Amino acid sequence: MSSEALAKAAGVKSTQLRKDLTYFGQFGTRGLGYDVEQLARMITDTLGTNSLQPVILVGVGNLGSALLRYRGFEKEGFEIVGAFDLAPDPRRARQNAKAVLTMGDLPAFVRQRGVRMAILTVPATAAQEVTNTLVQCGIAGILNFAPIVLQVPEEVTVNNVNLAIELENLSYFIQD
Amino acid sequence: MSSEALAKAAGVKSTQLRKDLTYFGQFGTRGLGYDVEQLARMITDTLGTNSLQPVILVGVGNLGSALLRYRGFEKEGFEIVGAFDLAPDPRRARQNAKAVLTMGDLPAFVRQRGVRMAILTVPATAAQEVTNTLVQCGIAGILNFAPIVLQVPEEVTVNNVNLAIELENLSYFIQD
DNA sequence: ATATGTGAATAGGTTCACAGCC
DNA sequence: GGCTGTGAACCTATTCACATAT
Repeated sequence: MSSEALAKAAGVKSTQLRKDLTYFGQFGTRGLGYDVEQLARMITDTLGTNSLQPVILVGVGNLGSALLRYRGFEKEGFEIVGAFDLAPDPRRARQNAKAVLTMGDLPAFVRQRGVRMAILTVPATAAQEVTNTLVQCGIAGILNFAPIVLQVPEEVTVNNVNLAIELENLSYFIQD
Repeated sequence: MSSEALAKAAGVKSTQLRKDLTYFGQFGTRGLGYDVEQLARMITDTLGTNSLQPVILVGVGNLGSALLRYRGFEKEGFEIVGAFDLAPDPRRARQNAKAVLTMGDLPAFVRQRGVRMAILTVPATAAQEVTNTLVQCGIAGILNFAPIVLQVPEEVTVNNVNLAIELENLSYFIQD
């Protein structure tokens, strides 16, 4: 498949796609294009998603329990292996497939299973404190839904998702 | 409050914050800083979030019903005034505060209430078709959770949110 | 003294143009 | 002939340095 076709599917320009790919090596054949299967393999290798990755979710409130029920992570190679909350709501627990453990169980769980990624859906007021705990337990990547800037050591990566900001963004662009 | 303090809270450099603000005007006083209240007012004015904005949600599956239950939009000035699905699940409807209407009700609803923004949480296979409908009804901004590139006319703005990609992103950066 | 606003310098990212290879 | 890979050109965004205002 040509970079042109791939680019169209991804919504970018073909030159962009080619340049981006070459940062990791040469995967195409001139005059022909890219071998899709080989390309997919190299991408999962690069991203580190070739094996199923365990993830924990912290904060089983509205958004958290929503994400627990969301099955979109699995087909991309992520499994939410544990959910934690300060005070697990037994009604919520029944709705969710996974049991919701208390925060006290978190350190042992993370260390035992070698979990490296966490989805953080606690209230903003608790986010930094929980983050500190996560970092201490060896979590290296945090997908943060709390609307604050988390303070973490350099070796920990934070990815922020703020749904309200996404809407505000839209709101600005749709103004006549 | 100084740009320095604001910048720290936002997780950016102070010069960045100042330059960004001046794209919209001059709001600070030299030697003193910014009047927080006035600044907040000008930002909501600029974003168009000073009045409560109606939003619809289309696709009440796992993620969709999750977002319906999520209360984080409201305090930023957005209200999900309607939810739509091809085949509303009566069990889900009972869980949600809002009634879930069928897709057939969508056009009249949107036109009547002058809704301009939509949250799209339908399966990828249905996303483009639903988008076409939304555009026809006059929706000008779409917050798209489906993992595809939506084709829309120039005057319509699409903001993509892909939670799986966010995790993949993390996965890459946490590799030893 | 202190902090903004901003031109100039720098860095970063995207697109062009085309050489190189199938 | 067709399509990749890539230096060069271009464009955009960030940071610096400092004049300017309180």
